[in-house]
Amino acid sequence: MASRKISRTTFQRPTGTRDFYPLELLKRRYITETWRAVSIRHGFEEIDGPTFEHADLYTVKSGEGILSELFSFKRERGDKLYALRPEFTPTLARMYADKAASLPKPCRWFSIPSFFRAERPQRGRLREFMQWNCDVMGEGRETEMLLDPELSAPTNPLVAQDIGLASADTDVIEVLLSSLDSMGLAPGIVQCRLGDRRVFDTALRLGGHEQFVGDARMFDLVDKSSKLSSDKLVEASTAIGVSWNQLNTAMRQVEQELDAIVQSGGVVTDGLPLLVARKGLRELTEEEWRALGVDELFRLLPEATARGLGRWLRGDLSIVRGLAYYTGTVFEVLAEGERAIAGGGRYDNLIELFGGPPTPACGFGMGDVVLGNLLADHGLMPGASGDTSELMDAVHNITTGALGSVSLRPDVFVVSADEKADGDVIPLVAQLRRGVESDVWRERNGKPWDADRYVIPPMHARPTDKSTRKEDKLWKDAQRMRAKVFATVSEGGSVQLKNIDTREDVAPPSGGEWSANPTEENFVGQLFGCHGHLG
RNA sequence: GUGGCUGUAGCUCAGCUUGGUUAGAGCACCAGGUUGUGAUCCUGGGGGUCGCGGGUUCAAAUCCCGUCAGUCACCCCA
Repeated sequence: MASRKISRTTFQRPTGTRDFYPLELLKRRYITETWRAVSIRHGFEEIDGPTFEHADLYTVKSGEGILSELFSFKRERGDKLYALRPEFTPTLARMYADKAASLPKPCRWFSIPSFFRAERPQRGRLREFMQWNCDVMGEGRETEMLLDPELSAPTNPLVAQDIGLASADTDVIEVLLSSLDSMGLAPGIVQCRLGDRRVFDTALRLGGHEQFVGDARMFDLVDKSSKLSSDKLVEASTAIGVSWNQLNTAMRQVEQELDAIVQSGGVVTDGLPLLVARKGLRELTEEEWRALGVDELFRLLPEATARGLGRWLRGDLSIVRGLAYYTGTVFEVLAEGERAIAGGGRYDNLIELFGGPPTPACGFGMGDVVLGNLLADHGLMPGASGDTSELMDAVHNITTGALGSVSLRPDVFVVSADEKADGDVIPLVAQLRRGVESDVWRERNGKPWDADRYVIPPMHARPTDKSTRKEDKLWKDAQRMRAKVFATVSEGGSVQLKNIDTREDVAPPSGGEWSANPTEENFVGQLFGCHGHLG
């Protein structure tokens, strides 16, 4: 018998990619299912697009230079150049622009696809990774409110905090921080640094660098500043002709004002006027006042604080983001020793750039690689010690709703009874989305995925985006969302609940009135799971 | 594209400086024994072209050159 040589070819996993065996996939799902559950509870709808696009879609925004960082390819005998998607924003903008006229405004979309970048892999950066994107596009009422001169009047820049309206920026930051909370990333581990390109421009003016306002090189310099040594920083600054000391001092001054807002729990009476007085900018027209760019940040911070997010937030004007397309609010989630975990901001011109109508928009992206590293380093990844049942239970608890509603239909739709209760809607919605953690779990120092974490699990709660007070229109809005329960909150915290399908009142199990106060027995959140027809 | 480190059993690694028996350990796996759980414990066993190619040498896992892969950092960062 002739000897036969078996030629065996071995194939290797491409550089920068990962194989997901059952255990690894489960860990990935712990992250992605948490993202999905949190997105749903905050009223975002999931979308997806093609894995590859025409390469033009990416070069139109960033120039031809980006091609070297794309995996691009052509069909056999074809001319068109395609590219695996390196990010979602162009696809999102394209999809939104295509259907803009028929889409509800605002439009809240999230996606959890994988992306591809032809870079050299290193810690926290691979060639294929997953990224969670959340975006709010085309705020309807919000835009009108901004145009209302009373809201940005110099005499009271904080008036918006009393209105209690949802703003797109706050919605986006809320869903972002809520995901960190879900995974146990407390403010001691991660921080959300908040900046604003227009406020940064203000700092430039205060620092005597007026000529650099809007200069992309400044964004680049400041974006890198935290990574460079002081010598190199001075060198880089001098290269474009600015004094780093002067600029830095101006930024810190503005930041102090921002910190004051956060630390005072959202009530600030004199922060901005003080700043203005100090710099002799008191004589401002309304137009100039708005150009300072502080009104948005000054509204956002108290709003976020009212939703229980203040402990993560910190104003930091050196957050400007490297990308050209941001126009206002910008933010990054940072942790010790890691590259940015998430980043995003407002991009009001981008939809238009992709052929849509002028559309205000705000969003962020969070990758699974850096997040996974961070969770593992802090003992916050289930199954890390090899305990597979822990991992299985964790994923099960998330996907079945034991750790919070994953109902695509809103569990509850919240409106105010009258003007006096307007300010109570958003905090209640935020509280319902956050849930109430149990004392046993807290005392035990339990893990984020433990089944007994919540006495009141987080719910899918939504406010209205409409400005109307007409009850029939609000009911229609609730029905359009396919919400289950209609909640009307009155001044003082009493709440009335109605089943939207039957229009019948829903009474608390132990009688009396529902309450917006999470410490009370009849807290609205109790309805979750205790009524079969609602769960 | 540039630089540092790493590559030895299925996994985690020791051995390399200073070349020299048959290349080792733990875990995992297989068999037998003990045993009132398929746990524990005891005994034995299988398993390695030392990433690949070339060079130096009587002799290379070890020294030299090349190459591939991984990883970290730089560049870049949507």
